[in-house]
Amino acid sequence: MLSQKAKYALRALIVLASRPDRALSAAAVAEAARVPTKFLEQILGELRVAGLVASQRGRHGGYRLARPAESITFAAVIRLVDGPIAPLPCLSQTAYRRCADCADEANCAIRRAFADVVVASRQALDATTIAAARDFDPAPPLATVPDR
Amino acid sequence: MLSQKAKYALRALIVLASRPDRALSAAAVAEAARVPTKFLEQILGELRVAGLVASQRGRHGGYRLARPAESITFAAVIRLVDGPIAPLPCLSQTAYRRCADCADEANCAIRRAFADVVVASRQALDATTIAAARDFDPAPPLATVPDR
DNA sequence: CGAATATCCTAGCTCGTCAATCGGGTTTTC
DNA sequence: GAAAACCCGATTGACGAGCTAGGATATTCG
Repeated sequence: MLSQKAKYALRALIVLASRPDRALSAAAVAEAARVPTKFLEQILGELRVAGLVASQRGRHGGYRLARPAESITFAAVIRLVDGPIAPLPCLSQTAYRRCADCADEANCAIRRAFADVVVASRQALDATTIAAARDFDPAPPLATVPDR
Repeated sequence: MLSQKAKYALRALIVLASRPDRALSAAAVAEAARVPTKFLEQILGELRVAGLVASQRGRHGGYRLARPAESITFAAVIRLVDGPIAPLPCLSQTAYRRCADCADEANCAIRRAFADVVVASRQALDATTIAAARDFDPAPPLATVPDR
């Protein structure tokens, strides 16, 4: 299951990608992306540390994408927020761990079945960018936020 | 993430599939599949209710597959134990639910990206059966259980 | 300057789920 | 009638998910 938090992160990034020209406050993003404001603040903090968004403090501050929307993949966002994409630790590219109770990894039928799953998942999530998502689902134009 | 319980269920079924001729006690399966015995009892109970295994009570009782191992897919087992395979409720075949906070399902970019993921996952897990898994990973021959 | 508006940071809270374990009850066989 | 097995409900402890609270800090504007 994709976590709620990951959905929020993706939606927030899509909102930011729809207004690359200016910084949006957490409150504005929260409204447009339908995310609890305080929770979103936390999430944007993580995205900032990871280098996906840049922030400007103080009055008229806010967040904007730190990189082109074309370069931010769903896979990257989900890994950041939810951790590895693989359904088994022994199939993770970015955080491989042996399954604790696995007798023989090479001959594990479960691992084998999920190897196909994870390849397809990664393929789909690497191929989808925030830019593509923004273009597919044009978010409402932030009518409530004055242009100052 | 595939739950521990689902792994246990799959391993247990593979063990049972390797001895279709006789009933195996929960304790014997537990040892061969490396699953805590009492926990396995619970799992086997669920598999029985679902019609995947049959049980025989009393002395010399035990469990055996209720259907040919070729007809039991990973997808069926995982759905039974972990619930829907889809990473979003709005993409589940067997338990569709609208995402609570989804504004417009048809135009949801997240849903769109995961549609590909779920199709591939289902395809892989429907294609893998307990029989195939048993043949791929020949479990140890239950040396510790006397043949009576 | 100082008030307003923002981000930043840490802590904590409430649920629900996961992964078991416990303690018995019931059935069947020898 | 005792042993070996399944059957069943309750409980437990750890953990993470999904928030909320409360302030500290930075920036801008009048």
